[in-house]
Amino acid sequence: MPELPEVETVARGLREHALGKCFESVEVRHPAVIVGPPDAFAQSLGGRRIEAVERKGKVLFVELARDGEPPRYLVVRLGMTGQLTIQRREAALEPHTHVRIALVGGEKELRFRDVRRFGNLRCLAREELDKFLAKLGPDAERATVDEFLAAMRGRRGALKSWLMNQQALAGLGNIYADEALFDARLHPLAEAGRVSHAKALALYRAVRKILARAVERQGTSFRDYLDIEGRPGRFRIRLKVYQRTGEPCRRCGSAIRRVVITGRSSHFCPRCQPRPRRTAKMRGPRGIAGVRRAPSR
DNA sequence: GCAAGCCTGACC
DNA sequence: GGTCAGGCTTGC
Repeated sequence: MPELPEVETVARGLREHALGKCFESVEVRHPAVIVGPPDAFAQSLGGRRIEAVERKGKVLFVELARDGEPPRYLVVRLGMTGQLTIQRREAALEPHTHVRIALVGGEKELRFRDVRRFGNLRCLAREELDKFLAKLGPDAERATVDEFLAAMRGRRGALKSWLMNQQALAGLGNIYADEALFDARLHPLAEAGRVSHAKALALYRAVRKILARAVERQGTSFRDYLDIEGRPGRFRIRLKVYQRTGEPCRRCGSAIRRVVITGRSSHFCPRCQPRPRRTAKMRGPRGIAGVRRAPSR
């Protein structure tokens, strides 16, 4: 499950290994992973040089130049099992390798592999890219306190759902959302727009801290992670709550609990993250966010 | 059957 | 407008 730190790690690897290189030919082996016409995708990438590699939230984008033409952008979303690697062209083709892009003047190629196919690739002009990125909230790693607090203001759902909503704040997935809430000692069901200023601040700091640490560790928190050279990560991130249901809290020893919020499992420590007096659950006739009432009737 | 991220459509 | 259920996909 690549989240911001994993995408950042891939971006850095790509920068290190492919900046300045040119794309030669593009082979789309599974058209479904391309957003838009695959032919146009392949044609607009061929012969372009990698000028820059950037990221916003979990979205990776590569600026591509071709003489006398405006730049175009290869936009990559890894989804949940997506992998972007640079390998020798003759290296054995792993199953679920959907796109191969040969690099000029070498025996290497860029490969996109994705078992679940939740990820995708697209090629956009600058203005299309800007529109695409504008749909995302501020990047979770770069957001200022003010941006963060502003994004939280007035939000009615559970804190957990808010953290995972890419339009509110871009970059967090289930793992780091749970970890940040634990660090800030906030209950996942607390209502986003109603937490105190002090707690919102604590959450901001927790998000920044968790992400910085994970980036430092090269984001190797997820199962399907491979670095740009196709090697599994060398580090493990020590998770405090994620998928530790029933195990003792590393801070207080209480058993970690699991609850489903908006269809996503949330892990938290019932002692360290006490449920606030007013929770999002109390709103509305139907309750909220995955806290389903027993079927009526 | 579950997990994930993200899109669509429904709802208020 | 925001919020949420459902569906997609496939290996465990």
